[in-house]
Amino acid sequence: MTDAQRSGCPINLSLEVLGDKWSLLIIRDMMFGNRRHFRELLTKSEEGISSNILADRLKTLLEQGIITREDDPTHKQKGIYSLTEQGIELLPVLAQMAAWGYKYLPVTEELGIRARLLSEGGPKMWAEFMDELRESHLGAKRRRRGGPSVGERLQAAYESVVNGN
Amino acid sequence: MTDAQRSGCPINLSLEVLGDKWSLLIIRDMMFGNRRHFRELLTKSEEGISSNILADRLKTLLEQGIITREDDPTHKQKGIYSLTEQGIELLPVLAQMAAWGYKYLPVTEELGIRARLLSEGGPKMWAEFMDELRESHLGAKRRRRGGPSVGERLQAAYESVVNGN
DNA sequence: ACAACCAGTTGCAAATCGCAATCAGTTAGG
DNA sequence: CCTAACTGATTGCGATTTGCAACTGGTTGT
Repeated sequence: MTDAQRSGCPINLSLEVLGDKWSLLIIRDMMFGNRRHFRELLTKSEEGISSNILADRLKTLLEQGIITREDDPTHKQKGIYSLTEQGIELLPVLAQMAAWGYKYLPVTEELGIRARLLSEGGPKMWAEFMDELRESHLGAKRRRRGGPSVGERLQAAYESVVNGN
Repeated sequence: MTDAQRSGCPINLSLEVLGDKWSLLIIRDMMFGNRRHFRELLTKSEEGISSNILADRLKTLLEQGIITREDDPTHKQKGIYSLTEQGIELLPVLAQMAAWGYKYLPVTEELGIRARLLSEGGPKMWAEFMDELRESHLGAKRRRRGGPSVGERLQAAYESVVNGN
Protein backbone atom coordinates (compact mmCIF):
# COMPACT_ATOMS: atom_id res chain seq x y z
CA MET A 1 0.00 0.00 0.00
CA THR A 2 1.93 2.99 -1.20
CA ASP A 3 0.27 6.32 -0.55
CA ALA A 4 0.12 7.79 -3.98
CA GLN A 5 -1.24 11.25 -3.18
CA ARG A 6 -1.87 12.29 -6.73
CA SER A 7 -3.55 15.44 -5.51
CA GLY A 8 -5.27 16.93 -2.49
CA CYS A 9 -8.67 17.03 -4.16
CA PRO A 10 -11.32 15.42 -1.97
CA ILE A 11 -12.79 13.43 -4.85
CA ASN A 12 -9.37 12.17 -5.86
CA LEU A 13 -8.44 11.24 -2.31
CA SER A 14 -11.71 9.37 -1.90
CA LEU A 15 -11.05 7.49 -5.13
CA GLU A 16 -7.55 6.57 -4.02
CA VAL A 17 -9.12 4.82 -1.04
CA LEU A 18 -12.34 3.47 -2.55
CA GLY A 19 -11.76 3.64 -6.29
CA ASP A 20 -11.82 -0.02 -7.19
CA LYS A 21 -14.43 -2.61 -7.96
CA TRP A 22 -14.57 -4.30 -4.54
CA SER A 23 -14.09 -1.94 -1.58
CA LEU A 24 -17.52 -0.36 -1.75
CA LEU A 25 -19.16 -3.74 -2.30
CA ILE A 26 -17.66 -4.93 0.98
CA ILE A 27 -19.01 -1.81 2.70
CA ARG A 28 -22.36 -2.45 1.06
CA ASP A 29 -22.52 -6.02 2.39
CA MET A 30 -21.56 -4.87 5.86
CA MET A 31 -24.25 -2.19 5.79
CA PHE A 32 -27.17 -3.84 4.08
CA GLY A 33 -26.38 -7.53 4.43
CA ASN A 34 -25.08 -7.37 7.97
CA ARG A 35 -22.00 -9.40 7.07
CA ARG A 36 -19.51 -9.15 9.89
CA HIS A 37 -17.15 -12.10 9.45
CA PHE A 38 -14.58 -12.89 6.79
CA ARG A 39 -16.45 -16.02 5.73
CA GLU A 40 -19.77 -14.25 5.46
CA LEU A 41 -18.27 -11.57 3.26
CA LEU A 42 -16.50 -14.22 1.20
CA THR A 43 -19.38 -16.60 0.50
CA LYS A 44 -22.62 -14.68 0.98
CA SER A 45 -22.10 -12.00 -1.62
CA GLU A 46 -23.74 -11.85 -5.01
CA GLU A 47 -20.54 -11.20 -6.86
CA GLY A 48 -18.13 -13.80 -5.50
CA ILE A 49 -15.03 -12.02 -4.32
CA SER A 50 -11.90 -14.14 -3.99
CA SER A 51 -10.28 -14.58 -0.62
CA ASN A 52 -7.00 -12.85 -1.38
CA ILE A 53 -8.76 -9.74 -2.68
CA LEU A 54 -11.09 -9.72 0.31
CA ALA A 55 -8.17 -10.04 2.73
CA ASP A 56 -6.31 -7.23 0.98
CA ARG A 57 -9.30 -4.88 0.96
CA LEU A 58 -10.17 -5.53 4.58
CA LYS A 59 -6.59 -4.67 5.46
CA THR A 60 -6.74 -1.44 3.52
CA LEU A 61 -10.11 -0.47 4.98
CA LEU A 62 -8.71 -1.14 8.46
CA GLU A 63 -5.65 1.03 7.78
CA GLN A 64 -7.90 3.79 6.49
CA GLY A 65 -10.05 3.73 9.61
CA ILE A 66 -13.20 2.81 7.73
CA ILE A 67 -13.70 -0.46 9.57
CA THR A 68 -12.37 -2.04 12.76
CA ARG A 69 -11.72 -5.62 13.70
CA GLU A 70 -12.16 -7.30 17.05
CA ASP A 71 -11.97 -10.90 18.17
CA ASP A 72 -15.15 -12.89 18.33
CA PRO A 73 -15.46 -14.22 21.90
CA THR A 74 -17.29 -17.32 20.66
CA HIS A 75 -14.50 -18.45 18.35
CA LYS A 76 -10.80 -17.83 18.77
CA GLN A 77 -10.13 -17.44 15.07
CA LYS A 78 -13.16 -15.45 14.10
CA GLY A 79 -12.92 -11.73 13.81
CA ILE A 80 -15.83 -9.34 13.85
CA TYR A 81 -15.56 -6.46 11.46
CA SER A 82 -17.43 -3.27 12.26
CA LEU A 83 -17.94 0.00 10.46
CA THR A 84 -16.49 3.10 12.08
CA GLU A 85 -18.32 6.42 12.03
CA GLN A 86 -16.20 7.22 8.97
CA GLY A 87 -17.43 4.04 7.34
CA ILE A 88 -21.05 4.61 8.29
CA GLU A 89 -20.88 8.03 6.67
CA LEU A 90 -20.24 6.36 3.35
CA LEU A 91 -23.94 5.52 3.28
CA PRO A 92 -24.93 8.69 1.39
CA VAL A 93 -22.29 7.89 -1.23
CA LEU A 94 -23.66 4.37 -1.64
CA ALA A 95 -27.23 5.65 -1.64
CA GLN A 96 -26.53 8.14 -4.43
CA MET A 97 -24.63 5.54 -6.40
CA ALA A 98 -27.47 3.06 -5.96
CA ALA A 99 -30.03 5.65 -7.06
CA TRP A 100 -28.03 6.45 -10.17
CA GLY A 101 -27.51 2.79 -11.01
CA TYR A 102 -31.17 2.06 -10.42
CA LYS A 103 -32.16 4.79 -12.84
CA TYR A 104 -29.74 4.08 -15.65
CA LEU A 105 -28.43 0.53 -15.50
CA PRO A 106 -30.03 -2.90 -16.00
CA VAL A 107 -30.79 -3.56 -12.36
CA THR A 108 -32.70 -6.72 -11.43
CA GLU A 109 -35.94 -6.24 -9.57
CA GLU A 110 -34.92 -8.10 -6.41
CA LEU A 111 -31.65 -6.27 -6.02
CA GLY A 112 -33.08 -2.91 -7.03
CA ILE A 113 -35.87 -2.71 -4.48
CA ARG A 114 -33.58 -1.54 -1.68
CA ALA A 115 -32.17 1.19 -3.91
CA ARG A 116 -35.65 2.37 -4.78
CA LEU A 117 -36.84 2.55 -1.20
CA LEU A 118 -33.66 4.24 -0.06
CA SER A 119 -33.92 6.76 -2.88
CA GLU A 120 -37.55 7.51 -2.15
CA GLY A 121 -36.85 7.77 1.56
CA GLY A 122 -34.23 10.44 0.94
CA PRO A 123 -31.69 11.90 3.37
CA LYS A 124 -34.08 11.58 6.29
CA MET A 125 -34.28 7.81 5.88
CA TRP A 126 -30.51 7.67 5.36
CA ALA A 127 -29.96 9.44 8.66
CA GLU A 128 -32.26 7.02 10.42
CA PHE A 129 -30.46 4.05 8.90
CA MET A 130 -27.09 5.51 9.87
CA ASP A 131 -28.34 5.76 13.44
CA GLU A 132 -29.23 2.10 13.31
CA LEU A 133 -25.76 1.29 12.01
CA ARG A 134 -24.23 3.31 14.85
CA GLU A 135 -26.11 1.08 17.22
CA SER A 136 -25.19 -2.24 15.64
CA HIS A 137 -21.59 -1.35 14.74
CA LEU A 138 -20.51 1.18 17.35
CA GLY A 139 -22.73 0.09 20.22
CA ALA A 140 -24.20 3.58 20.38
CA LYS A 141 -27.53 4.02 22.04
CA ARG A 142 -30.29 5.00 19.70
CA ARG A 143 -33.50 6.79 20.29
CA ARG A 144 -36.11 4.12 19.66
CA ARG A 145 -38.83 4.86 17.19
CA GLY A 146 -42.12 3.20 16.67
CA GLY A 147 -42.48 0.56 13.97
CA PRO A 148 -39.89 -1.46 12.13
CA SER A 149 -36.38 -0.12 11.58
CA VAL A 150 -35.13 0.99 8.17
CA GLY A 151 -33.00 -2.12 8.01
CA GLU A 152 -36.00 -4.30 8.69
CA ARG A 153 -38.11 -2.47 6.16
CA LEU A 154 -35.45 -2.88 3.46
CA GLN A 155 -35.08 -6.55 4.24
CA ALA A 156 -38.84 -7.12 4.26
CA ALA A 157 -39.20 -5.39 0.90
CA TYR A 158 -36.44 -7.53 -0.57
CA GLU A 159 -38.01 -10.76 0.65
CA SER A 160 -41.39 -9.62 -0.56
CA VAL A 161 -40.05 -9.29 -4.09
CA VAL A 162 -38.19 -12.59 -3.94
CA ASN A 163 -41.28 -14.43 -2.75
CA GLY A 164 -43.45 -12.82 -5.43
CA ASN A 165 -45.34 -10.30 -3.25
CA MET B 1 -14.75 -3.94 -22.86
CA THR B 2 -16.36 -7.15 -21.77
CA ASP B 3 -19.64 -6.77 -19.94
CA ALA B 4 -18.96 -8.72 -16.80
CA GLN B 5 -22.37 -8.49 -15.14
CA ARG B 6 -21.29 -9.85 -11.82
CA SER B 7 -24.72 -9.09 -10.44
CA GLY B 8 -27.80 -6.96 -11.02
CA CYS B 9 -27.24 -4.89 -7.90
CA PRO B 10 -27.36 -1.16 -8.68
CA ILE B 11 -24.24 -0.44 -6.63
CA ASN B 12 -22.34 -3.24 -8.32
CA LEU B 13 -23.46 -2.15 -11.78
CA SER B 14 -22.42 1.42 -11.05
CA LEU B 15 -19.03 0.21 -9.89
CA GLU B 16 -18.57 -1.87 -13.02
CA VAL B 17 -18.93 1.33 -15.02
CA LEU B 18 -17.26 3.84 -12.72
CA GLY B 19 -15.25 1.74 -10.29
CA ASP B 20 -11.73 2.77 -11.15
CA LYS B 21 -9.39 5.56 -10.25
CA TRP B 22 -9.92 7.74 -13.31
CA SER B 23 -13.46 7.72 -14.71
CA LEU B 24 -14.98 9.90 -12.03
CA LEU B 25 -12.02 12.28 -12.16
CA ILE B 26 -12.73 12.86 -15.84
CA ILE B 27 -16.38 13.56 -15.02
CA ARG B 28 -15.24 15.88 -12.24
CA ASP B 29 -13.04 17.88 -14.62
CA MET B 30 -15.83 18.14 -17.17
CA MET B 31 -18.25 19.34 -14.49
CA PHE B 32 -16.18 21.65 -12.34
CA GLY B 33 -13.25 22.49 -14.57
CA ASN B 34 -15.24 22.88 -17.77
CA ARG B 35 -12.80 20.69 -19.69
CA ARG B 36 -14.35 19.71 -22.99
CA HIS B 37 -11.42 18.68 -25.24
CA PHE B 38 -9.07 15.72 -25.07
CA ARG B 39 -6.06 17.98 -24.58
CA GLU B 40 -7.67 19.98 -21.81
CA LEU B 41 -8.53 16.80 -19.93
CA LEU B 42 -5.05 15.47 -20.54
CA THR B 43 -2.95 18.42 -19.44
CA LYS B 44 -5.08 20.59 -17.20
CA SER B 45 -5.82 18.07 -14.49
CA GLU B 46 -4.20 17.97 -11.09
CA GLU B 47 -3.44 14.28 -11.25
CA GLY B 48 -1.82 13.83 -14.67
CA ILE B 49 -3.70 11.09 -16.47
CA SER B 50 -1.84 9.43 -19.33
CA SER B 51 -3.18 9.67 -22.83
CA ASN B 52 -3.91 5.99 -23.39
CA ILE B 53 -5.92 5.74 -20.19
CA LEU B 54 -7.81 8.92 -21.04
CA ALA B 55 -8.63 7.65 -24.53
CA ASP B 56 -9.80 4.34 -23.12
CA ARG B 57 -12.01 5.92 -20.44
CA LEU B 58 -13.56 8.41 -22.83
CA LYS B 59 -14.44 5.52 -25.10
CA THR B 60 -16.05 3.61 -22.26
CA LEU B 61 -17.96 6.65 -21.03
CA LEU B 62 -19.21 7.21 -24.58
CA GLU B 63 -20.37 3.60 -24.87
CA GLN B 64 -22.13 3.89 -21.53
CA GLY B 65 -24.00 6.99 -22.61
CA ILE B 66 -22.48 9.17 -19.90
CA ILE B 67 -20.84 11.56 -22.33
CA THR B 68 -21.20 12.40 -26.01
CA ARG B 69 -18.70 13.58 -28.57
CA GLU B 70 -19.22 15.99 -31.43
CA ASP B 71 -16.84 17.60 -33.89
CA ASP B 72 -15.50 21.02 -33.10
CA PRO B 73 -16.37 23.29 -36.07
CA THR B 74 -13.22 25.37 -35.49
CA HIS B 75 -10.83 22.45 -35.82
CA LYS B 76 -11.33 19.32 -37.88
CA GLN B 77 -9.53 17.06 -35.41
CA LYS B 78 -10.90 18.49 -32.22
CA GLY B 79 -13.83 16.85 -30.55
CA ILE B 80 -16.08 18.41 -27.97
CA TYR B 81 -17.09 16.12 -25.17
CA SER B 82 -20.34 16.83 -23.37
CA LEU B 83 -22.09 15.28 -20.42
CA THR B 84 -25.43 13.61 -21.07
CA GLU B 85 -28.31 13.86 -18.61
CA GLN B 86 -27.09 10.54 -17.26
CA GLY B 87 -23.65 12.03 -16.74
CA ILE B 88 -24.97 15.21 -15.17
CA GLU B 89 -26.89 13.13 -12.67
CA LEU B 90 -23.61 11.82 -11.34
CA LEU B 91 -23.20 15.17 -9.61
CA PRO B 92 -24.84 14.00 -6.36
CA VAL B 93 -22.50 11.00 -6.29
CA LEU B 94 -19.49 13.27 -6.73
CA ALA B 95 -20.85 15.74 -4.19
CA GLN B 96 -21.30 13.08 -1.53
CA MET B 97 -17.91 11.63 -2.28
CA ALA B 98 -16.35 15.08 -2.06
CA ALA B 99 -18.09 15.78 1.23
CA TRP B 100 -16.85 12.51 2.69
CA GLY B 101 -13.30 13.08 1.46
CA TYR B 102 -13.37 16.63 2.76
CA LYS B 103 -14.36 15.42 6.20
CA TYR B 104 -12.00 12.48 6.57
CA LEU B 105 -9.04 12.79 4.23
CA PRO B 106 -6.06 15.19 4.04
CA VAL B 107 -7.61 17.59 1.57
CA THR B 108 -5.68 20.73 0.64
CA GLU B 109 -7.39 24.03 1.32
CA GLU B 110 -7.51 25.19 -2.31
CA LEU B 111 -8.95 21.97 -3.62
CA GLY B 112 -11.31 21.49 -0.70
CA ILE B 113 -13.13 24.80 -0.87
CA ARG B 114 -15.44 23.65 -3.65
CA ALA B 115 -16.34 20.53 -1.69
CA ARG B 116 -17.13 22.61 1.36
CA LEU B 117 -19.37 25.05 -0.48
CA LEU B 118 -21.13 22.26 -2.35
CA SER B 119 -21.67 20.36 0.88
CA GLU B 120 -23.03 23.40 2.68
CA GLY B 121 -25.22 24.28 -0.27
CA GLY B 122 -26.86 20.88 -0.14
CA PRO B 123 -29.20 19.25 -2.67
CA LYS B 124 -30.76 22.58 -3.58
CA MET B 125 -27.44 23.97 -4.76
CA TRP B 126 -26.70 20.69 -6.54
CA ALA B 127 -29.95 20.95 -8.45
CA GLU B 128 -29.13 24.50 -9.47
CA PHE B 129 -25.67 23.47 -10.64
CA MET B 130 -27.12 20.56 -12.57
CA ASP B 131 -29.42 23.00 -14.34
CA GLU B 132 -26.40 25.05 -15.31
CA LEU B 133 -24.71 21.92 -16.64
CA ARG B 134 -27.81 21.10 -18.67
CA GLU B 135 -27.45 24.50 -20.27
CA SER B 136 -23.74 24.27 -21.04
CA HIS B 137 -23.67 20.61 -22.03
CA LEU B 138 -27.11 19.89 -23.43
CA GLY B 139 -28.01 23.33 -24.70
CA ALA B 140 -31.10 23.32 -22.53
CA LYS B 141 -32.69 26.61 -21.69
CA ARG B 142 -32.43 27.55 -18.08
CA ARG B 143 -34.53 29.82 -15.95
CA ARG B 144 -32.18 32.67 -15.21
CA ARG B 145 -31.65 33.62 -11.62
CA GLY B 146 -30.27 36.73 -10.08
CA GLY B 147 -26.65 36.86 -9.05
CA PRO B 148 -23.72 34.68 -10.04
CA SER B 149 -24.22 31.04 -11.03
CA VAL B 150 -23.14 28.16 -8.82
CA GLY B 151 -20.27 27.47 -11.20
CA GLU B 152 -19.12 31.07 -10.94
CA ARG B 153 -19.41 31.04 -7.17
CA LEU B 154 -17.34 27.86 -6.89
CA GLN B 155 -14.70 29.26 -9.21
CA ALA B 156 -14.59 32.59 -7.36
CA ALA B 157 -14.18 30.83 -4.01
CA TYR B 158 -11.35 28.72 -5.42
CA GLU B 159 -9.50 31.74 -6.77
CA SER B 160 -10.08 33.59 -3.55
CA VAL B 161 -8.27 30.86 -1.62
CA VAL B 162 -5.45 30.62 -4.16
CA ASN B 163 -4.85 34.37 -4.08
CA GLY B 164 -4.93 34.43 -0.28
CA ASN B 165 -8.37 35.98 0.23
C1' DA C 1 -9.90 -38.95 16.49
C1' DC C 2 -11.75 -36.78 12.81
C1' DA C 3 -14.32 -33.97 9.80
C1' DA C 4 -15.88 -29.47 9.19
C1' DC C 5 -14.92 -24.77 9.73
C1' DC C 6 -11.98 -20.54 10.52
C1' DA C 7 -9.14 -16.60 8.58
C1' DG C 8 -6.25 -15.95 5.73
C1' DT C 9 -1.66 -17.07 2.35
C1' DT C 10 0.75 -18.65 -1.75
C1' DG C 11 1.67 -19.53 -6.65
C1' DC C 12 0.82 -18.39 -11.10
C1' DA C 13 -1.28 -16.89 -15.47
C1' DA C 14 -3.89 -13.12 -17.37
C1' DA C 15 -5.35 -8.58 -17.52
C1' DT C 16 -4.65 -3.84 -16.58
C1' DC C 17 -1.85 0.27 -15.61
C1' DG C 18 1.54 3.95 -16.22
C1' DC C 19 5.02 5.98 -18.70
C1' DA C 20 7.40 7.51 -22.75
C1' DA C 21 7.78 7.57 -27.49
C1' DT C 22 5.47 7.85 -31.60
C1' DC C 23 1.89 8.62 -35.26
C1' DA C 24 -0.72 10.94 -38.93
C1' DG C 25 -3.62 14.71 -39.93
C1' DT C 26 -4.55 19.98 -39.08
C1' DT C 27 -3.66 24.61 -38.32
C1' DA C 28 -1.10 29.02 -37.80
C1' DG C 29 2.94 31.81 -38.94
C1' DG C 30 6.46 33.39 -41.95
C1' DC D 1 4.49 26.83 -49.80
C1' DC D 2 7.30 25.20 -45.71
C1' DT D 3 7.63 24.36 -41.29
C1' DA D 4 6.67 24.21 -36.40
C1' DA D 5 3.29 23.56 -33.15
C1' DC D 6 -0.96 21.28 -32.02
C1' DT D 7 -4.73 17.84 -32.57
C1' DG D 8 -6.62 13.17 -30.80
C1' DA D 9 -5.02 9.35 -30.25
C1' DT D 10 -1.88 4.52 -30.61
C1' DT D 11 2.07 1.48 -29.58
C1' DG D 12 5.63 -0.95 -26.84
C1' DC D 13 6.96 -2.48 -22.64
C1' DG D 14 7.90 -3.18 -17.78
C1' DA D 15 5.42 -3.01 -13.37
C1' DT D 16 1.42 -3.71 -10.85
C1' DT D 17 -3.05 -5.72 -9.95
C1' DT D 18 -6.43 -9.22 -10.59
C1' DG D 19 -8.71 -13.83 -10.46
C1' DC D 20 -8.56 -18.53 -9.63
C1' DA D 21 -7.29 -22.59 -7.20
C1' DA D 22 -4.84 -24.91 -3.97
C1' DC D 23 -3.04 -24.82 0.40
C1' DT D 24 -1.72 -23.54 5.45
C1' DG D 25 -2.11 -23.61 10.31
C1' DG D 26 -5.18 -23.45 13.71
C1' DT D 27 -10.12 -24.23 16.11
C1' DT D 28 -14.49 -26.36 16.96
C1' DG D 29 -18.18 -29.84 17.23
C1' DT D 30 -19.31 -34.79 17.26
